[in-house]
Parts: sequence; C-alpha cells; structure tokens
Amino acid sequence: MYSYKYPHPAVTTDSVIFGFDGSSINILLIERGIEPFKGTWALPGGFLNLDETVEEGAIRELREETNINDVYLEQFHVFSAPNRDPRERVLTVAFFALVSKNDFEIIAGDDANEAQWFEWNHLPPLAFDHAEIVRMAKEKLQDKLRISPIAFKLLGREFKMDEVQRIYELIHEKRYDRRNFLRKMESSGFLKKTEEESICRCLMPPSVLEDKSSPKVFYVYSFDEDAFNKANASKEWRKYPFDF
Amino acid sequence: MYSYKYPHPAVTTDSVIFGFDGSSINILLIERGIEPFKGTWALPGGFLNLDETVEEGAIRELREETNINDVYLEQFHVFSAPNRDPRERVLTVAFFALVSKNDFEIIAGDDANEAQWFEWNHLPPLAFDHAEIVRMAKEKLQDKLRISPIAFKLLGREFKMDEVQRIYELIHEKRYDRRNFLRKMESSGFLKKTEEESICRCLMPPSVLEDKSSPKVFYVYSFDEDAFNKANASKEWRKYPFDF
DNA sequence: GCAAAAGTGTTAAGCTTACACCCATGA
DNA sequence: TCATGGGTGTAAGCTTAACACTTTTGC
Repeated sequence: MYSYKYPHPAVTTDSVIFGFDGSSINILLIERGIEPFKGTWALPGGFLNLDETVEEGAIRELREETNINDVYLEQFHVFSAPNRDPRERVLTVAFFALVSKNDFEIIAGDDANEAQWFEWNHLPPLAFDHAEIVRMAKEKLQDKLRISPIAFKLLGREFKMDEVQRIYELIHEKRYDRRNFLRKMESSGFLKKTEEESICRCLMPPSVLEDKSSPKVFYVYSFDEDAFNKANASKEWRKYPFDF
Repeated sequence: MYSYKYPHPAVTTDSVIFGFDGSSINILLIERGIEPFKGTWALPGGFLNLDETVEEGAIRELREETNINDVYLEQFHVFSAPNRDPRERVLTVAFFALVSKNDFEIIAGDDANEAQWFEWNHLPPLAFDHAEIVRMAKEKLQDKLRISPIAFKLLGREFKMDEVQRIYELIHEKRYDRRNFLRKMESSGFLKKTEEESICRCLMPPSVLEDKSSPKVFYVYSFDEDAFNKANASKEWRKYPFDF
C-alpha cells in the first residue's frame, strides 16, 4: 500500500492512434479484457509508473498493448472530470499518434482481448469518456496539420502526392484541386521528388518490374525533415506552407 | 492518511498569467512562503482537490493566491519529469491566462509572501521547472494568437487599435505597418468601431471632457464576441483573419 | 513650438482559385 | 475500348507589403 498525507488522483495516459492506409484514416482501439467496461472498445493506455514521464508512459503502454513502437506522439489535453472513471479518481493525459498503418503488425497484449483498426468515422461505442477524447484529438490534429508538416508522419518514407492530398482532404473534410495542391505542396520546398529511375525500384511490385516493355513512371516524393527543421529554426520561410 | 494499492503522483496546476498594461506584457508571480524554494518567485498554482477538474483547480488557486477571478484560462501542457519537485513525484498541468492587467488588484494570499507583476522578458529566477513552463507558454500563446482572437482578452472592453497592434508586435516580436494592420484587423469583420460621440464619454478623464474647446476624438473599438462565435461555428470566414 | 501619435490611399508583387485536355494504365 | 488516374499551364481575383504626408495632442 502507498500512503499520502493528502489524497492523490490516479494518472493514466490514453492515446488516439491515427493510421493511414492509403485511402482512409483509422483509429486503433483495444477491447478491454478487464473491468470496468470489460469487452468494450477503448483507447490504448494505462496507469503511469512513478519513474517515467507521461510521454514515456504513453510509449510504454503502446508497446505493451498494441505492439506499436517508435511513433510520433504528442500530448494534447488532460481529461479530469472527477467521476470519469467509476473505480476512483483518475485523471488522464491524452496523446495523439500518427502512423503509416501498414508499418505495424498489431498484436493485442496485456489486459486487452484484441486490438483493431476502425475507420475513424465509424467507431464502435467507447469506454469511459474516450469518445470525447477522440473528438478533441481530431480537432487538435486539424489545427496542427495547418501549421506543421505532420501529414507525412501518416505516410511511409516515400509516397505519391495524391496520398498526401487524400490526407488533407480527409482531415479538413474538403476537396482540393489536384494541380493547385501539387503546386503549393512543391513550393513549400521541403519535398524531394525522387529520381524517376529509382521510382520503379521503390514502389512497383516485382512482377511489374520484370516487365520492361513500358516505363511505369510515377513521381514519388519524400519529405526532407532536415531541411524543414533547419528552415524552421531560422524562421525564414513562408508563414504557412502547409495551410490548405 | 490516504492509501492506495498502487503509487499515485501528486497533481498540481500552475498558471502563467499574461497581463497587458497598454505598453508591455507582464507575468504574475508569487514569492513562495513555504519550502521548498521558500522566498523564490514561482508561478501561482497548487495541489488539485479530488472533487474538482484541473480547470476548476487552476481557477481556485488563482483566486486564493492572487485575488484574480473570472479570466480566460487554457491548459497547454503537462510537465512530468519524475524529479521536478524535490518533495515527491509531482506532475503539473500548466495553464495560461490572459488578463487586462489594470482590471485586477493583486493581493497575495495563502502560502505566498507576495504577488507581483514582472515584465515578461525580465523575470527573476524561478522555482522548480517554472522557467521552462513560461517558455512553452509563450510559444503556445504565439501559436494560438495566429488562429484565434485571443489578443482581445488582454484588453478591456474598449480599446484603441494601436494597443491591439502593440500586443501582436510584442508576442510575435515583429513590427507591423500601422495602416496595413488597421486594414486587416478591420476586415476581419469582428471589430466594432465605437461611435465617435460616445468615445469622449468612455475614455477621456473628466477634466478633459469638461474642456469643450477641442473634439479629442479617437477611434475606439470593441470585439464582437457573439459575431465571432457565430461565424466560427458556421466556419464561413476567411481562413486566418488574425494571422499577422 | 516641438515631438509624438493618429488619421488616411495607392501600387506592385505574390498567392490562391478556377478551369480542360492529353496520355498511360489496367480492367 | 473504356474508365481511371496522372501529368501539365494560364488567367482573374484577392491578399499582402511597402510606402509619406497631414493633423492633433501633450509637453
């Protein structure tokens, strides 16, 4: 037992993991294996250890519960309604994470029966106040997308421009003109167009590569994170290259 | 004594209160009356009660420690390094608040020796990790200022346009052209220009009002919060009317 | 009287938006 | 061959940025 002179709340972290699969945005949920809300879908997360920061706790829980490692993670809000957990006073620090869905093999662990992706507009009923947490995560993601090149964290190292456009369209719930989108994105100066030669090697399935009869060329891009960080530090760039 | 099966961190709230006095931005600090860091300046804040949200806790602490009531308050980050407080594991939810400095009479209360405003670029050494908290608060304030009409919370109900401009210049550390600033601000559509007649009544000291010899007319504005909220809800407005 | 602040328009450059056709690919 | 996706340019409208002089006020 741990005793304190004054009452202390329990503290958890919960993570809204957004995963893009090339055509839709998904959120990773786990089915709770223990009470309360046993059998209900919930955000991955859990109690904070006393020797770790909330960031470290969130990362650990992701690894333990879903087998997801090494992702972009950002805290966005504390949810603290006194009765949000029926067991005791539990305050949660909410994070969102962005991943390329296909980069991970999801494996449910620990006190989760199952871990599964859901299309982000068709989530099942959620435990606790997790629906509210998801709602706010979407809002914060939208805001953040406008001012930083966060979209690329939903993609692999190389990607086609229309995948980027799809992400912006899904998050902002808006359609964009293909040519205008391309032009503005390229003019940010942080996207490298991969040499056409290498394109075939990178993205085509082997069966296609072997057929030398046609070029099969598409432009493939990668995000130049170093260039961005340098420009960002010196504050010498257009106000909002990623505001669409 | 309060006992738990698992260890729980203590939870506090800390608030960075930005106050504008017409020419500079200030931060309200208290001098700690108790150990640790007794006699050192620190952000107002304190331990969370178990029957209140973090927002309610932050508001209560402000009232108790500084006599500030009824302000705009927004949480922006959780600071959770395991050793940030020498006493025990303490995790803090940081808020920032915006006030018109002259609206409040600051009275130190509780476990504070004194409460005092400091020009925000000349703060004394701070207790705990409060310098880091202030640093991040300034960053978040800058971001938030770009996308929302938060500047007006630093001003009274009526204000002159150059006060608004001064706020933007101080926060973004940048000078703006007076005419361009005025034009863009007015074109947001959310500023009401007070009738010139009423200006004399509102802002002039009585001694000046009695001297009828000259008009003493300045344009005075107020922010139309209702119009903004309505427009904001319907999402039918220019992308960033407040991005300077 | 003099220094400081408030009022006021125009122009050029840059950015955003709208729009249509051709070619290659895969079914 | 037909539907789909990917590649490409231009013109109009809007927003921003740069710029100076006059009047009023407070000292």
